Amino acid sequence: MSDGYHHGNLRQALIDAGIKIINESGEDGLSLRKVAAACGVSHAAPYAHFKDKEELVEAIKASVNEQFMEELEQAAAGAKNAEGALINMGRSYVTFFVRNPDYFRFLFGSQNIIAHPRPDKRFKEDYPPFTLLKDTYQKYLKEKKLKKKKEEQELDVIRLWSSAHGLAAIACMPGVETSFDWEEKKIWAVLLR
Amino acid sequence: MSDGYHHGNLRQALIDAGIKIINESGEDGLSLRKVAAACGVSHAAPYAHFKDKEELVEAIKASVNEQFMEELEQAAAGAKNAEGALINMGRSYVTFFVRNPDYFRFLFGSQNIIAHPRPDKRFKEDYPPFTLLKDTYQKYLKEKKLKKKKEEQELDVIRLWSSAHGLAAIACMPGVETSFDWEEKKIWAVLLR
DNA sequence: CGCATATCTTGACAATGTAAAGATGTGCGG
DNA sequence: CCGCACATCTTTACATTGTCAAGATATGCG
Repeated sequence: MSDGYHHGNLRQALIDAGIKIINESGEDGLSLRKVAAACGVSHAAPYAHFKDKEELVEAIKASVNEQFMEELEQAAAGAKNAEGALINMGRSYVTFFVRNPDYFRFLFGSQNIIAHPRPDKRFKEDYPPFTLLKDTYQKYLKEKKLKKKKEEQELDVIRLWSSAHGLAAIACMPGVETSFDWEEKKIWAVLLR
Repeated sequence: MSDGYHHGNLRQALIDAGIKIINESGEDGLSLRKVAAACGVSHAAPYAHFKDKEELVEAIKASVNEQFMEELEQAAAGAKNAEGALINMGRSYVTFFVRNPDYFRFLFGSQNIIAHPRPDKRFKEDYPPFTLLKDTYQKYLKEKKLKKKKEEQELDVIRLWSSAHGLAAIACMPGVETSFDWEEKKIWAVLLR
């Protein structure tokens, strides 16, 4: 059932091929026709599974986001307490994108930034990594027996997020890796304060 | 000399038209042919001034970067001391991109991030806003009579930059503006700690 | 078995980037 | 003033790409 006219699981194959192409030549190298060709299928075949090129791109983003989310969860799980989880997550946030800078631009570079769950939902309410951060932060507060106002809590979370995200952004910029290498200790030092 | 076959100053006109288009429809709406049409000129005319579409895009980026840099300089100049300059710059960094989110994606979203001075040069050595930040930070150290190791200084600068940049990135994400509005007080609170 | 449907192919079209060849104006040396 | 080199612009052409429509092919269900 997987040969000849019908592919078997073309949808996933297209997503995988898309990821491969992005890893090799960045998002610019990504075209519907190339993805189709990489799956040995005609140029219009993707339209049986995706309404748009955009819909394919969003599916690829979702896949990359899952991979990203897994690393974050693993980082959080590998800590002894909530504070350690926060630190680990921050480090993972940066190292994940340092390892594949194209992913950073792919996920955060275009218009509709994160379409993982639903594009119509707000980023801060619906983006799983952000939810994980908020939950971990809450555990951290309990752990340290800290009482803070809602507003202050939100600022804290934004602070954590933006420092990790900003650091990842800088680390992903071309021509940065040589003059400042992002080994773990330095990342840790920047994030921690 | 400005009518008929020769345009007068087509190069600048193309850049301006490009900026206008980006403001209206984002970078996706930007095509060489549209830019040319907006200047009332044939679709191949730009090739007399730019080798590539990319070269035009880089010129547009340079122009936007100049605008950005001006605002940062103004923000720094409007402070009484270096510490105030740092705070003002951080606030301006965010508000500039909050005012035009398309610029953020345009400047930092694509592959060759910042080609303002020369793409072959390193970001941290050659990007004017970064230089301004480093200088202001040095003044701040003198002002406060602080002595720090080179390494620690570099970390501080990265910290300042990445927190502002990360905050701008989050603020520019679609669907964020409603649930958390980036009025000056909040930006200030996030950046300052 | 036969049919509705999902899946895929083929062919076409418009938009785009780009190159080549030629037209047109500008300015400079004579 | 003339003519010529050069910059600028147009026209034409072509490859790539996203998208659509029409048709072919397989799959599963009654």
